[in-house]
Amino acid sequence: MSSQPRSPSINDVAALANVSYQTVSRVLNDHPNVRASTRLKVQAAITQLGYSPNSAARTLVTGRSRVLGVITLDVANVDGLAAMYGVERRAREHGYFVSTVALEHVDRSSMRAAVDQLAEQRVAGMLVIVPSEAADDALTSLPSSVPLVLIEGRPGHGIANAAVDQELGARRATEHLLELGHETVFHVRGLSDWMQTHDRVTGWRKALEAAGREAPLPLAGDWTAGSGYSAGRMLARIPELTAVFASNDDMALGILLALAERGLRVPEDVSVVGFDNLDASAYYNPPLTTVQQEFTAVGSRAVEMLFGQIERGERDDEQFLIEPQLVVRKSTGPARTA
Amino acid sequence: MSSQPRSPSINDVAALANVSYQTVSRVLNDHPNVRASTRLKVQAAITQLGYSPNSAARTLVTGRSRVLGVITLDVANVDGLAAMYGVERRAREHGYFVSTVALEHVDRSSMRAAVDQLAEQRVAGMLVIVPSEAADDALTSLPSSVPLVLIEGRPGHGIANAAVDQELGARRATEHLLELGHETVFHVRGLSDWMQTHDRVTGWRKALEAAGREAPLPLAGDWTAGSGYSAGRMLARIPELTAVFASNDDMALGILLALAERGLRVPEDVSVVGFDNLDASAYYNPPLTTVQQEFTAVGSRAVEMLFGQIERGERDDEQFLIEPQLVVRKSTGPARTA
DNA sequence: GCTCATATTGTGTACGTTCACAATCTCCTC
DNA sequence: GAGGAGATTGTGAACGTACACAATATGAGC
Repeated sequence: MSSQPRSPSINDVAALANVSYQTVSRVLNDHPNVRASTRLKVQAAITQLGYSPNSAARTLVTGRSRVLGVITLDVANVDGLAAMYGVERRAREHGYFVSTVALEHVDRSSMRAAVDQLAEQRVAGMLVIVPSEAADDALTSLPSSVPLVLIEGRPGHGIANAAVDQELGARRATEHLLELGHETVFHVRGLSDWMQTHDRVTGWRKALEAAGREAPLPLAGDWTAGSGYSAGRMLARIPELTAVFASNDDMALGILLALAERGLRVPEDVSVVGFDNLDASAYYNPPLTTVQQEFTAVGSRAVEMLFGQIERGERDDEQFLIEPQLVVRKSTGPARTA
Repeated sequence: MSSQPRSPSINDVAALANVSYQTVSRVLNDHPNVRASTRLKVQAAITQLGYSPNSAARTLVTGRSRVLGVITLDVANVDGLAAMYGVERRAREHGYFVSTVALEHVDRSSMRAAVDQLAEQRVAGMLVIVPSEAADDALTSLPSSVPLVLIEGRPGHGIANAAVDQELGARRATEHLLELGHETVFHVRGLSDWMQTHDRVTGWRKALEAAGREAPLPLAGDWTAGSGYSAGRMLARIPELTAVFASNDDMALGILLALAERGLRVPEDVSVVGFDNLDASAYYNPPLTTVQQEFTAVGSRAVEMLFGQIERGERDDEQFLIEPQLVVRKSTGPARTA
């Protein structure tokens, strides 16, 4: 029965401390011109009452909320998750909260709905971790002028973007295999409308072309280990197969299994490279050579870029690209001599 | 220079539609007694102005925000992530948002800080996905009376809890191995202060005891594949080893690698069972027998429980336990005959 | 001690919404 | 067509805070 006895407001604190509510407000917002003794009195009252500021009231009057909106995909993709933690931590360091909307499908209307919902919350800025081209398209058609930064989005839309240089990563992976003496490198790509898929294919193709080799047709995967396994079974039938670059570690795992089942040894017969450097991939059999991405760093950086926009009060199109590193493990070795 | 021309309010809509602001409010909140024609007029005005309600103002006056707070760990643990998506989706179906706080360390003070921050936001309820005993302790000592549901927490604290029956899962995993004729089952456990670690050890031990076997000393892991690998190297030296139950799939992966390196075949020489049923574990070499947990379902259910509390206006201690399923794959087989 | 600049504190108002209640309209019944 | 019940609409508050400005206190300089 006992209904909540309304939590204390700035006025209650003021009354207890014998000052005006405005003075309390000043203490809360760290205004300089408050006598030290007054400040102490107020702080004591705050503690005694267990007062905590009402962010709704604050948002209402200032017009800005200390909340950042994040739009993401609800498929459990590592990239997004890791970036999200980076975002959350950095935002909290700035005293901001993170409100998440997880999309099931990426299309213009669901994207629009997500943006509207966040706008309704009067978020101070938005981060979009939806690495599909459709997402970027949908965003450019949005009139909203809230500060906005993409994470792993497509550059060149006039929208700020923080990302890992996927193309560079793929090129390094491919070059590593070529340097080991492999004649060519097969590729298993990810879902077709993802940025990463496109960029990694490009990097792989460019590395091959630079070495004067013709790129074979890439095999279509969908990021899952299962699709890697299917691709692996296909690849295992190709006699001249000596090297594969998979667009992520999960698919590489499936490939490893498929090759093992066909009696092909890694790396003696076939070399395999992945992408992501999952924690687990160091313990695949054999441990996987892969490309490391610092997603958490990308997330943190994106938040900083967003705060830049928030402070200046307008969007910009800053671009941030971080270099991925190749991590060499036991799944790659010299090409077998035919 | 052109500063944002303040977004339209309920008053602007009222003026345009030639009604009072209160009528607009009624349309927004689906009150029954509004003439259809009036409703249409108002909705037209809303569309024309691109009006969206100000949730801060709404929260201020009603005292409740349409936001759910989630406290989680920022280590990328699958359990938490999957549960989170379940939470987010279900919350959004109810028209609620999810605000996340990711903890770096779990102790009383960081827990308290997280709760305070969410309280400051006036969240309608909180979900805690921090499966460590320390978290539960910290929560019981909190005076706050906000609706609260734990996900994978420890029951019996008088706090509502939604979880997978870890003990049952571990028992099923162990029984499966015993039924295959293994004399005993070794265990690699997770981090020591996690609920799951404790419950899975208990389930494993009980299954062994029920079969009249003595439980060997469990090996200490930390959930990572790396720790599983270390444990696996240790286990590989034990001559009577024929079966291992790892407390999660990642550690099982490490064990598989360690065993393979020592020339032990799975399942011919040693059977291995994991826990979690990661997407990838079906493609380990060999595909892993493991325990499947429906985290997304747990998350959804937790949200429902939370809304129950929110509607009733007080906490309760409802407990929800979901049964995990054993998924048998190729990493387990009959005990080798000595 | 007086003057004035500056430091400190206080007062009025607005933010956009919902709630409680008051006012008006509509239409049925007799 | 009067009465009244119910439907529909409107009015006056209040939520808790920050901003603009007004008022007062303090202390330095003479």
